[in-house]
Amino acid sequence: MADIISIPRPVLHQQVGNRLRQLIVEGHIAPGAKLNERALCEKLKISRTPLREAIKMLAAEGLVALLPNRGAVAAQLSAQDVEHTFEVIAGLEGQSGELAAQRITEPELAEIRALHFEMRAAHARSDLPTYYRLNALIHNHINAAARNPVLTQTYLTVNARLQALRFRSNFDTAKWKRALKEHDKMLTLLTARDAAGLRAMLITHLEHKRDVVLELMRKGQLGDASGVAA
Amino acid sequence: MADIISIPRPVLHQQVGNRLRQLIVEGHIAPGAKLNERALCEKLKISRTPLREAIKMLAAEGLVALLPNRGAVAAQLSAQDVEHTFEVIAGLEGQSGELAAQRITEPELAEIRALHFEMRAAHARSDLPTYYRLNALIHNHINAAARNPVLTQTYLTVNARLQALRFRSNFDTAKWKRALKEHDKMLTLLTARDAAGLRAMLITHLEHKRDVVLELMRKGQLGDASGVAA
DNA sequence: GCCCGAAGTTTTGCATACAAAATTCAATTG
DNA sequence: CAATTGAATTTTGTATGCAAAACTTCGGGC
Repeated sequence: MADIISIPRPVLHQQVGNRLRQLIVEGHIAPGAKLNERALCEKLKISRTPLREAIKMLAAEGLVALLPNRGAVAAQLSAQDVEHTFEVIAGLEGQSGELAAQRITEPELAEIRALHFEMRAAHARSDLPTYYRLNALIHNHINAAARNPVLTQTYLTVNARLQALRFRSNFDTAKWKRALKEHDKMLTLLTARDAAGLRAMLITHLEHKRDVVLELMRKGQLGDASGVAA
Repeated sequence: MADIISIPRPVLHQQVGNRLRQLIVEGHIAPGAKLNERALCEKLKISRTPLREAIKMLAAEGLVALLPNRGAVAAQLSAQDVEHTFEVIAGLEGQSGELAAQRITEPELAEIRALHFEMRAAHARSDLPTYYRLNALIHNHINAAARNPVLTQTYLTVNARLQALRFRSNFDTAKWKRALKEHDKMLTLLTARDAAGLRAMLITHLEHKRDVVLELMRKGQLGDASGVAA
């Protein structure tokens, strides 16, 4: 009988998939950029077989687009794609919040509260990278509190497409403050276990985030410096 | 310049992926069944490379599970998995309905109404396969009316996992009637463009469907004869 | 000068070959 | 007879080879 407990070193195509996903999400492979198999093979020191298998996985996740007989490119979202994707994410996060308000435990809530104040600190210092990181962590913690792995997985997959959108420019100050206020409200609603309220707040929050992203897209401010606010 | 208009014959790994997806969703490959590469290669008359690429895509879709160094098996959902998946589907369909009520056109609504009465006819004849087919078509049409390709894609991917659950047994008559009544109500709400109402109705509908599926699972009535009601 | 086209190169898609891990199965031992 | 172990077999994972499609480059014709 095989040892179920054993910790199998992840196979190559998995490792390659994770690495490629990271490269795309972090913007080291720009949206629309071609994935040249030979070049990536040399870079990752592997043969084409596991690379191609990894690319197929990312294609199923919507992170890369396959062009028949012409290889693969990192997905590039049009303004409409961004609107559609945010619409879905808003639904998923709204549901997360609704369920989290019903299912969250006190320790989980305490951790989110702690992260919230860390995030406020980062904001006070205008430390954008830390702010982004904590922001994403808070959203992920809310999602986790919903206690639905399928929801979490779906959320992460769809959200990864948006994370590939990264910005050179800083936040508009007024909008940053608005996002902070929304997070304050979210914490209040979560503490009060107000499921419907948190759902509505998260959807509004995501709509505002969408508007920020679309505005930056229009201005051509897309880049690869730091994360997109959540 | 390459002809963008050209209709490229789908490449092999795509065809194989579609075929495999069909085999799993239609139950010809049972949940939990091992995907033997050699056997599938012979069956599909291809080499292992495109087969393995297709399997990796289905894994990313959640239709198969990869066991490191031990190949792949068709996904098998536990009762909890089914609950989690229905919870997500309910959210996605609820959102579909909400958006569809806001965005549907008269011709689209007319087509759904037509399908609805065809489905009632199938019910009157106790023609279960036709009923299932029309039921799924109606849900897909509502989804399409939401005019969000990302939502549609997400819905189809998650829903495929549930479609692999197929039942030998017929419906409980009372529950079948209840589902019909719910569909009547859905049509009324859609006609009235009652977004919130349709959302709530779809979620209830999905909860009932979930209960039916869970009950059949408990009874061990899972099989491969016909579709699961939507 | 610009467009078109053909030869050469590159890149992708698929098949096959080889290596490593897992499974099978039979012989052996307690 | 059950359990175990280890060799044989099967199966998976990775690398490489080959053919077809796409891209590039360069030359000729209008």
